[in-house]
Amino acid sequence: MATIRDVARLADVSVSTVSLALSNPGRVSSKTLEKIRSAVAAVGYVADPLAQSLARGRSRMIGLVVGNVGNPFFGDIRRELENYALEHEHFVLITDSSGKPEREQALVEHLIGLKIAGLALAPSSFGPDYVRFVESLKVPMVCFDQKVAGIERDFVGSDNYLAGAMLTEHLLQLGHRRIAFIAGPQHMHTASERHRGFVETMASAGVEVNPNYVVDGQFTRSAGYEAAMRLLIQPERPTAILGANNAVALAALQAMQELGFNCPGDISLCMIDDVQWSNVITPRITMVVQDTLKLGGIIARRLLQRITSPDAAAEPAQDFVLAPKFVPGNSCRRV
Amino acid sequence: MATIRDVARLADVSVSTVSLALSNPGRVSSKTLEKIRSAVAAVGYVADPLAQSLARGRSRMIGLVVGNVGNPFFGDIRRELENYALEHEHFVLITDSSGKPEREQALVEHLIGLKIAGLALAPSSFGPDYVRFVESLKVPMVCFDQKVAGIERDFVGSDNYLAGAMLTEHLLQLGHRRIAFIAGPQHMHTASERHRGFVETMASAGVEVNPNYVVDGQFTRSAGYEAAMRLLIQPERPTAILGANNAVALAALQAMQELGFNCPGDISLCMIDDVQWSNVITPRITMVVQDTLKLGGIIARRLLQRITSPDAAAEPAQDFVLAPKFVPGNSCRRV
DNA sequence: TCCGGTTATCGAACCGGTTCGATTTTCATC
DNA sequence: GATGAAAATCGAACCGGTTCGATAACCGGA
Repeated sequence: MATIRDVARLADVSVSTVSLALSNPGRVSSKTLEKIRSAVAAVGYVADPLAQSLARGRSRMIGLVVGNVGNPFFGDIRRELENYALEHEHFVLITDSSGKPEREQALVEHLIGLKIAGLALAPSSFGPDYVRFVESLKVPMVCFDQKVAGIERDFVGSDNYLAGAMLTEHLLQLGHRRIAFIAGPQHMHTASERHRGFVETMASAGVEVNPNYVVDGQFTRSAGYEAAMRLLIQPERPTAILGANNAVALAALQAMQELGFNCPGDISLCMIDDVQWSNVITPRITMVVQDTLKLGGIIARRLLQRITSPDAAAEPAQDFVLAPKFVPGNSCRRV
Repeated sequence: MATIRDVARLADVSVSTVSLALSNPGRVSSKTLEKIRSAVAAVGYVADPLAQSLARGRSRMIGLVVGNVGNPFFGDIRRELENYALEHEHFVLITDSSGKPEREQALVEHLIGLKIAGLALAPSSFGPDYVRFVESLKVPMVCFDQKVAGIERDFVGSDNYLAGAMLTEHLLQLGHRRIAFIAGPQHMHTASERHRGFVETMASAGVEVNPNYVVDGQFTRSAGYEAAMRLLIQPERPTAILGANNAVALAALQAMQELGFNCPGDISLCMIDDVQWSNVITPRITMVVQDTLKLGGIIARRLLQRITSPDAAAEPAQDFVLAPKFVPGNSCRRV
């Protein structure tokens, strides 16, 4: 590996001039610039990013920390961020916390140690300790997906209240009254907002919510399955189930299939968030989806802004909330 | 941030002693070790990983390069690698090439620049240039999924011939003769092996393969859809379709649904590789799946071996090939 | 020709560690 | 108490860059 000293020797200038020429070609005479350029080419010099980061105190890497890279929701976001970062000569490091706050914290600290230029974080926790931790980070950052109260950072996400409300309204329009809701962990902002959307829409329609119809699915497949089972074995079954996320809704579909219920014949089903291959699932589930592409674009642009422009870096935190989109399927019938 | 000099000053020893004590506690008197330990605790010293990597010429990071992190196939592998690496104080950086060889190459070079300790690579290309590139890498590495001829590195993957053969045999046993095959890109080892498994099993059963029944699905959803359509509009339709991977098979299912064919009533379907939520897809697709957990475990152990043990590093490249597993569904009927 | 002000280049210190040969200390042995 | 080998510690060089104050070269104007 050729070093900057090799280049300096060959070009017959000092090391500092080479460094200057490479990072700021304008401040060097065209003659020496040429000498240096050809020397660089001759020895095939490429700056060592590690040494650069050490000296500069920051690298050109961007950390992306998510709870589950396999989730297609993160797929578009990752792609957008990667593409945009690449255009601006930055490089995305993906890390997966498996949804565990301790691991997330370790990963973030590791990334900070790597002197990343910026951080895109999908928070996996909440509470004062967690907030304190995130707030203590000095890196330019953008949070997304999960809005955490108390974290004063840019946030990009969807209107989850609206998501819950839209589907509830849809079911009401179809004549459903006995609507069940498989909820997520209430401490999560997305979960509580979706829940609120359901509850308030029901209330404003003057329909009472049967307490037995609201069960906790923890946003996971297994808990969702159990929750769905609890709904389905009730003597007075709901006529429709609204899953607060894709995992619990599909777990409910599985439970329905196993118990021999027809969807939508016996019970209607709808969900928030898409999954891969949803269009080969029978029935096609009616859902509300997030505009992940747009979310990713906003995250990318905002983060790069904060990284590259000192002005933007000084701006106060801002929320970017997108409206979700209704995608009709054939899993809900009129009653 | 406290540096090693702060620790040295407080403990009243030289910087080099601190460094030695921290990396090799045994070679320092217990008295000074104690002094240093308490000094470390007092100032909250944590070594800067960047400076360490620069000085040592290698970091404690492991690069994982895949074509699509969203693919659940990579999910287990990633998880296994991360867990195992963490146990050995290594840290996994995930990068996604989107299946593009140029990007993959850029990513790998970037990771090498970061002086990663090891590389787990799912090759996204083939051909002499590509082979030369991979062979030129001096990092401990393990390739997986796609076996590339000419690359002399450890390889971990599944027996794809067997995968194709098993499903073909299954369909033959059920009485099918007009079996169609939606193939992948033939330059990919996995694709050609699965294809070979199909062809040879048919041959040894004495069943002729109708050339119109072998179509190219490129392992992608869109190409698979088109390929399936070509199969389904033939006057003499196949009675069964074998998808060489999950994407083409599910695309075929979609095509069948859209044309009003019943599966398995009209046409049987089976596939290689699972997808998330396959058990809520109707019908449950009969498939052969890879033991991704085990694959991940082997990749992780082998890579860490090569990284940590000089003996293992010197060993010749080795192939680890696992048998896939048959998972019956209800998408294939007896004819 | 001399002067003041840019502009170009340089040297040295620094980022925060590691490494290794040299020096000092320790301790068992004679 | 002297001797020598082993153990402990140190100093300096190094990894490969950046940065900034200082010096040198250049230029137009008096």
